[in-house]
Amino acid sequence: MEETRGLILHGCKLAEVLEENLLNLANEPDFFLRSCDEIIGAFSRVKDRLSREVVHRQFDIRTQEWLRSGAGTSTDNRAMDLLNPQAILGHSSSSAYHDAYRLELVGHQMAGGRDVEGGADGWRGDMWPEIKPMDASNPSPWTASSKRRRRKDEADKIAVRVPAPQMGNLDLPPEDGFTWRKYGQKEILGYKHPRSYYRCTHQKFYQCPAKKQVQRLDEDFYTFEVTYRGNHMCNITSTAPSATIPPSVEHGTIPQTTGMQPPVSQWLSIEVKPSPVVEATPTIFDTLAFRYPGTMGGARPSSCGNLAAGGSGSAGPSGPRFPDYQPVAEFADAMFNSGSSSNNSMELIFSSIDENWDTAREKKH
DNA sequence: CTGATTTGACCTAC
DNA sequence: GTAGGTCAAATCAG
Repeated sequence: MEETRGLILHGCKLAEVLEENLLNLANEPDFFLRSCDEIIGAFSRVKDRLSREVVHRQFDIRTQEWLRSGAGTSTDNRAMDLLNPQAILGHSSSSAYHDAYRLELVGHQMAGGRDVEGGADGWRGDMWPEIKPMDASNPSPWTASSKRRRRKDEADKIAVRVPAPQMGNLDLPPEDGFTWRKYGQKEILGYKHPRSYYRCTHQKFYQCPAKKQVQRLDEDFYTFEVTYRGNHMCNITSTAPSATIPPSVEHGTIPQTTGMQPPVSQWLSIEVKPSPVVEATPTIFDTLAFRYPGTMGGARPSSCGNLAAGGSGSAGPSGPRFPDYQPVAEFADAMFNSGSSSNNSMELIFSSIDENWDTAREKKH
């Protein structure tokens, strides 16, 4: 928070300087342009930080409330799985998105009979995901107003509303920290806008079953309804992967870092155990920190999906598999400085890990 | 050249 | 039979 205050003061000072030199406006337009950029930049960063804090606090409160409510029974495993990480959306780096980590889980029928209720028509931007008992009279909230068809596998769906970009490519689906490949688009009866179908880019390589559908709302052109199906079995996100709540977030404060912070999606992707006690599940980063003390610099990003977070002996390519000689610092550096939305960097990271892993295995044999 | 997107055809649940 | 979901060939973009 001190840093945020500092940024605000810095922005104010820049504005003062600008004001003092206002008479020279005609003579030095470049100077004013640069000053305006700096001021905008400073306040944008302030806005980002404050947005993050609001989200972190709300998220923390909601999570704790949810756990306290006794929802943490075994039948709710999937509820929490579903909160992780797809429901907790990231966003593009555009500050328009920072306005709104506004989510709503609008309908999911849990195996245990619980539902994430939707107010398909009553969504407000300040709402936070709520988990409520399923209402049998309204089995599929997002289709509540019509007699739309309902498939068997709708039980595995979870829908989230996210703000659509308001400039640039308006058709671009909201970024959520994962990489998706579009495999279809279809006009849907009763909707003005077509529905786009995406699957995880790594579906083939990791047999990742995650899919999502993106539908622009009829009543609000600038809102997408994103429906997720299936959990990620891969370990790759477009940002850093995600899994656990950083300790500072767990205690209701913002993770304080110096310089640029990672995208919020990194921190908000959580894994909460269904038991009343919230226990941290070891991630690959915990493993690394244990094996290479000091190398992770205390940063604790999370891993993608719940499978990856289960660092204890998870099979397949997503488990912890860092050979002893792994240049962890390099890896971490690549991970945290890889930009917010390029999937290429992550591909590079993981392909490099794969290569090293293979090399290490060959050496052992 | 490779990987992503588009789009008509096909499959499947209802 | 209808509509939602997926496939896959053609096309596009980097």
